Amino acid sequence: MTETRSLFGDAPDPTPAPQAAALYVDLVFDRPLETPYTYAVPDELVSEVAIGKRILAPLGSKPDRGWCVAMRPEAPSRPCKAILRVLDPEPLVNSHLLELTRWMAHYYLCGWGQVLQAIVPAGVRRRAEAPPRRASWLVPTPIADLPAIPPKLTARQQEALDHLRTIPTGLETSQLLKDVGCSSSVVDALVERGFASKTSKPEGDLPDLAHAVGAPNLTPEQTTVLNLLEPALTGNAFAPFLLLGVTGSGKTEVYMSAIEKVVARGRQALVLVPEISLTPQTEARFAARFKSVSVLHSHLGESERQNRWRRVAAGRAQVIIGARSAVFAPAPNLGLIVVDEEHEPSFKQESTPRYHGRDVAVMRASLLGIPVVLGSATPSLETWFNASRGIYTRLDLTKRVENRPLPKVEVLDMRHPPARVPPGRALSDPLIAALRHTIRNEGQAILFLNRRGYSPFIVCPSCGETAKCRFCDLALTFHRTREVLLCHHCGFQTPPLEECPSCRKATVRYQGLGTEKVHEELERHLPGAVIRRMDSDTMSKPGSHALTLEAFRNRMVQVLLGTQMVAKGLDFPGVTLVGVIQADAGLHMPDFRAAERTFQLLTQVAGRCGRGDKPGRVIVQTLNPEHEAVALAAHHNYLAFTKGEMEQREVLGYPPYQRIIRIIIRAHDEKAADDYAARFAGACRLAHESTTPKKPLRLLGPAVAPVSRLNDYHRRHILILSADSRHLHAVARAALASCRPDGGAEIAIDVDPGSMM
DNA sequence: AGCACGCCGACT
DNA sequence: GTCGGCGTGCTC
Repeated sequence: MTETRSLFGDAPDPTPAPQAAALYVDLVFDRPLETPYTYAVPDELVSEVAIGKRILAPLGSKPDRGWCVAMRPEAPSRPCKAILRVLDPEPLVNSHLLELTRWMAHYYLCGWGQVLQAIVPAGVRRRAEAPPRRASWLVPTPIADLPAIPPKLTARQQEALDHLRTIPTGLETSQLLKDVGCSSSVVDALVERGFASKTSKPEGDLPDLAHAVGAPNLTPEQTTVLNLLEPALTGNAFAPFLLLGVTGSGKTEVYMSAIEKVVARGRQALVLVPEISLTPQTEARFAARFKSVSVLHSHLGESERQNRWRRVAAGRAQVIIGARSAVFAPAPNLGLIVVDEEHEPSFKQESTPRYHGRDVAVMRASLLGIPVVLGSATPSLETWFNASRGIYTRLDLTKRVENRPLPKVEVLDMRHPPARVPPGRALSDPLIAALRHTIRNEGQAILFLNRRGYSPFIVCPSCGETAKCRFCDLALTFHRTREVLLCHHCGFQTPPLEECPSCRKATVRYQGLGTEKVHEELERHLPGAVIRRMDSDTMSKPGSHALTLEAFRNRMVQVLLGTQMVAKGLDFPGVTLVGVIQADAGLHMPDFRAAERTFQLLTQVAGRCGRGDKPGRVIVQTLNPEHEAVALAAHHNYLAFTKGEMEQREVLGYPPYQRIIRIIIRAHDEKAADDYAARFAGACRLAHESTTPKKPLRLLGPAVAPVSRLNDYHRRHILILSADSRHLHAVARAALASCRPDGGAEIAIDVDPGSMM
């Protein structure tokens, strides 16, 4: 019998040694299938099969890879085929991740195999089928162990040896060759003469870096919060927390101190952050405090991702940091999960499986029986709802560290003087004055405008026509540096218009503001100042975020202008001014969360200010100064905003009081989309009405989706809402089973949608 | 998701 | 008489 060496360290072995009669396996495939399929295991494969491995099996006309999710001795009642081959020498997922993905498939209404396929990185899947690659490793012989009269060396050999001796633990041979710039014959000579010895290690298996930095002094509030967390950190039970901490209150310090507690017990901690590349500082802070930190970037290469995944699976990372998908990191002995900025929309995946990273994190903690901390200055209403009902324990940090004040926020009403500006201008006189003042006093400013490009509307004043994408029902944005009109959804581009395409008059106007245009205006008003723009146009190359942020940190840049990217998580002590160009830009989106998002964004961007010794000032330009999302953000009043918003949600029957499942139907042919949408809505109604006893449910639509055309598809959607989540799921599941797409139509089911677009 | 099976129009 | 259109339904 082959030994099934577990990838999962000291976790309970997910593959109980197959007894003599493990003759049948249940497989799930990367297809939208409802149930696992059962196969017979031929005698010669009995010793190889294990739960969590992938297995090649006949499915329909040709073989396909399936995930083994169960093994049992008794034959199924229906006849079954036999598996062909066991693909993985070791399981890729342990029993806990199987349980988590099973829940996801059920909750998010997709195939179990599809979830597994999505959570195990492609590089890991591919290379798992081959034995793990090993790299040649070179260790210098300690000088004491060398013979009294060592053999003579050539100049090149000496050079290589000197370099090697700077790292007594050794390094990958290929790395040494690169560092010194010599050929392998030089190294071979060193080995031959006993100056070094060759071994092998798993590729990319770098030695741990030793760090030891003491914890800084905690504020009294931080200490209180940690004391409240303590029993959960040292216990063995599921314990969800909401850490409500104002911007600059030191939430990261709380996370790190909590993590130290679980690491001291020999367990790992998982930290989810919205977008790791935007916060290189977070990574650096954790790396300075813990011995082994593994960061899972979205832009890691396949082989590096595979290395880190294996390292994590082997239990060799104390702290794992990453974005949404890191929630599936295969840590064998997790002791804590942290979700930082839990309100961030980027935790929701917008493709199948459409999971929410925060919700999966809570479920994972629940399955493991460990604590989970959701942190934010502006928690989502869903999380607030759970906290206010006592499902989550609320922890508060109400003060900034070192008793720094929250920045004073000035709301400028752009409808009236002195802030009013002529059409086409972005910066009001008071904001320009504040920028000049800031620069004169050697401060730094962050300016926020959530729109990239030069101008987002191209309008013909004669006929009222606006320039739209050929494939989407969306306005094109003019990009001046690239000299194109661009669709921000599908990437369609077309040269700028000289005349109106519909009435042929040469009067087209470029209206509205984007970061590109504001940049131009800033340069006019602030001659001599160094201004950097940070949006997805200027930050396309990997590493460009880090470079720009580094320049800003070093005070080489005075004004940082950008989209969402500058609003979140940045911690620069030199920033004394934050300007919001158009606070209401997102307020009129066709989305019930528009106000919540605006409030969060304003609060977060304001929080970038006054994090150093000097107090900060925030200027918010708006056409809606009285709107609660604007006015209450200006007062840093989360509780008041949330109270009002919750009341509205309850009245309107929206989340968090009711859950939503959104069904998006698309087809190239408009009639096909309409027909299937109508049929599906009918199937939902039937499933709902045939339920006894009657349960509450609202069915809205089918309707044309807010973005009616996207990527050359016509789009329709259906919303079903209910406070009874189980009924909601049951209706959607039944409708899906009875009404499969046809005639070129496609369906996507979005449970707990993040956006209605 | 694939892919085969199946039932109606224009070709050698 | 066949080749092929894509609607419908199944895959252990």
